[in-house]
Amino acid sequence: MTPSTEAPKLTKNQTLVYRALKSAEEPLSAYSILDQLRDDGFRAPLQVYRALDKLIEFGLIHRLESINSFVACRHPDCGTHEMVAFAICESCNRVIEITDDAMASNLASLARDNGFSVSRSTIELRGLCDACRVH
Amino acid sequence: MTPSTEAPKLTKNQTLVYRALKSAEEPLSAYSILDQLRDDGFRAPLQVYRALDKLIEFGLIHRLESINSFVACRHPDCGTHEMVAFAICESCNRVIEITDDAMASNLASLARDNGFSVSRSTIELRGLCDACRVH
DNA sequence: TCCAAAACGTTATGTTATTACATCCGTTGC
DNA sequence: GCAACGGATGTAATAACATAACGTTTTGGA
Repeated sequence: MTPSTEAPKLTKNQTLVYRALKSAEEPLSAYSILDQLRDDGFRAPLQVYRALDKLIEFGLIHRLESINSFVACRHPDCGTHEMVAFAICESCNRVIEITDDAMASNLASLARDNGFSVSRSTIELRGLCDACRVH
Repeated sequence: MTPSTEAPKLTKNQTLVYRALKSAEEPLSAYSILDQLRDDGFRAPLQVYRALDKLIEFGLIHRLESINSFVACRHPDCGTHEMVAFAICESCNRVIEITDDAMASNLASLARDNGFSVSRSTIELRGLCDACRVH
């Protein structure tokens, strides 16, 4: 589950999916990736989902549960953090990745106080990025 | 969007859906609610989804994005808090609702520092509740 | 070279959610 | 009372998201 520290060698399908996500401004759904990759020989959802699973395992992309979409990780040392929060702009759809170890440990100990030990977290904030808020 | 402070009068369908969620030990998916309510005359997903939408609007239930399911709110003063975190036990599936105003303002200001203003949040923690961790 | 594991292709199916449209029912104003 | 309106409902169809099952191909050691 923990992302490997080694840069893994990607297969052809993984490379295509990863490239699509990296060059996108916004999170993409699995099916929109599929559509983009028709010309590259993709024909079935499973081809996308299998690649996505591996890329997540490698720590190269994230899944955004609240919008059923995926983003390439922009955070250089993402794998070294316990928790990542995502701020998703409701106007431009761009995503900001936020890590903060203090916040992570606060949240974990808050959970502990409530009789719970956290192994994995989904933190997705909706609102407006500054660029969109001005307009 | 903000839950009303008045106790709204529920319609028949809303009452049935709410009752199903309140008496459940675990979060329920829309389709499992539908199955439970066949005998009460429910025949289509929309009957459930419409009731769920209203109940969420009233602040009586929550949607858990990471598992596409719904829970009745157990938190007496839920509507008075900005942010609610959910701890979902991966063993027994029970959910603990956690509110902490300090945490909420920390997270909001952390987002602010990253050029984002939060209007709505999804915080879902996975792990084990104490009862399950012992066993 | 040979084997095993991983990746791949394809079909079918399962699960979650919404669109569109017709009807019903309670409230308000006359 | 009753017409008009808005909210709630019933139903069918379909869109959107995700996985199961199965067989074949590729890849990377022993």
